[in-house]
Amino acid sequence: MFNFKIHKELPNGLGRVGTISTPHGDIETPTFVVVGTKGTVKSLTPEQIKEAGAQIVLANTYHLYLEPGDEMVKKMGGLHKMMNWNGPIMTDSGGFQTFSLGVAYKYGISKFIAASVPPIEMVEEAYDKLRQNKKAKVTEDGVEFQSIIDGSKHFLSPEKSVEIQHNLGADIIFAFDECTSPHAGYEYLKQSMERTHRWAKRSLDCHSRILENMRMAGPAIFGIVQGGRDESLRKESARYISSLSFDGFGIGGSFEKEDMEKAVGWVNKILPKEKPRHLLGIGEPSDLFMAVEKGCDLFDCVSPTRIARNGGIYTKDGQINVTNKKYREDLQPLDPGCKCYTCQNFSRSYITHLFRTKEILAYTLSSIHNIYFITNIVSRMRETILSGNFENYKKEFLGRYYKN
RNA sequence: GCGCCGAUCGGAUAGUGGCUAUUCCAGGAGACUGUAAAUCUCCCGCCCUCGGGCAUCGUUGGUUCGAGUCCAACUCGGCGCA
Repeated sequence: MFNFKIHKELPNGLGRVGTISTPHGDIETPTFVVVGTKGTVKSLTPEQIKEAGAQIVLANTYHLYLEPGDEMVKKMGGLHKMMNWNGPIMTDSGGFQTFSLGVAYKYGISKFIAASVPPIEMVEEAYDKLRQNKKAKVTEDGVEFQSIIDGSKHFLSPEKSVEIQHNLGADIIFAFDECTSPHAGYEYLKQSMERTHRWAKRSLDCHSRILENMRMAGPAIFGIVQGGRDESLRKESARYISSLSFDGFGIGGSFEKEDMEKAVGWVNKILPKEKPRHLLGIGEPSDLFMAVEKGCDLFDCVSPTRIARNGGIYTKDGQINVTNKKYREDLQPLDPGCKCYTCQNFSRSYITHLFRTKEILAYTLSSIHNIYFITNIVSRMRETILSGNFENYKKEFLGRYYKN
């Protein structure tokens, strides 16, 4: 049922165009996966998501386990039925919350860091201190979570995560991993990566056991490569995770902003060509060209939708903030020339008014535009890889987008 | 006309003798990468070489080492009585 077919490759040997087949339809790759953490892409109906160009949605194990609960999702007929989204769905394992509710919690640490910031060796004592007042604590067996909703205690292991994901009913699920902080030093990265490898095996074994007891086809499972900013660890992780019989791969963890390209390259040269690769949590326009060129087939990111809800709008001439004063009397669409629903029908002036008056429609219209913008870039990449014009398109787009 | 009450930054507020005048909204800008996110941060009297400097609680005077805070008069507003 799950299948990946490559149609054409970039001359550099890494980038490619393909089709992933899932029980809920085909995914033409490369493609951008829109994020719907709690079983909804915030402010959008499934029809709007589809019309904006998204082929597939990513939901989250941790959030849906807490509310409404995976059993409840199952009772509602699974994610697809619950959300009324008939296309493919993938679920993240909760591995990102290991980081966002762990060391990152309260410090607003993102998965990117400037290359100039040196890694901090995690001395046991320092690390223990960093773990205080956190909502996620990592142990060998799994992760102790304190609910972000009501403070209740929960334990997520690789097995538990996979079971929850089977209950949720996505087409593609992820192995449970630890997303490491960009501040982590070699020693911690190594320990964490090795544990993530053990978790990958446990996730896969659990997944296989569940599949054996099922009559019908189950979801595909992707293993996640970690290793952080370290070349040797990234390569080691790519080799190990490739050695397991996953259906595809995720590339996770944190990166040096300036050098993400290198890290993705190290990994994708090792991952088996014939299986799909998902770059987790990446989605700014420049990142997308890099990811596709370096051989990623899928990538998800909260950026287009979160930024949209805060007034950030992608345009061919770079990102603007539509709530800025200068747009109050601007009668142009968000991005002149854009073919999305929002740009076909509304002005910057109206949308800045919607934001200023905190009208819900502001979030919807902005999200529609940003998703359209991103999915459109990626489908153009697909077209230009097929026609042999990828390099030209990349130069043209990035030249204009980052002109200022 | 008499009496009572009130006047604090664009709006609303806190502040009854002490050092830097509070908070919310509005306004200006920034951040956001597997969603703790319709969130968060900064600025919001004037000047600045970004260290700071100078103002300021209706007005004027007074008491006091020290006043947004106490006193008096005045101005404006609200309420009541004529």
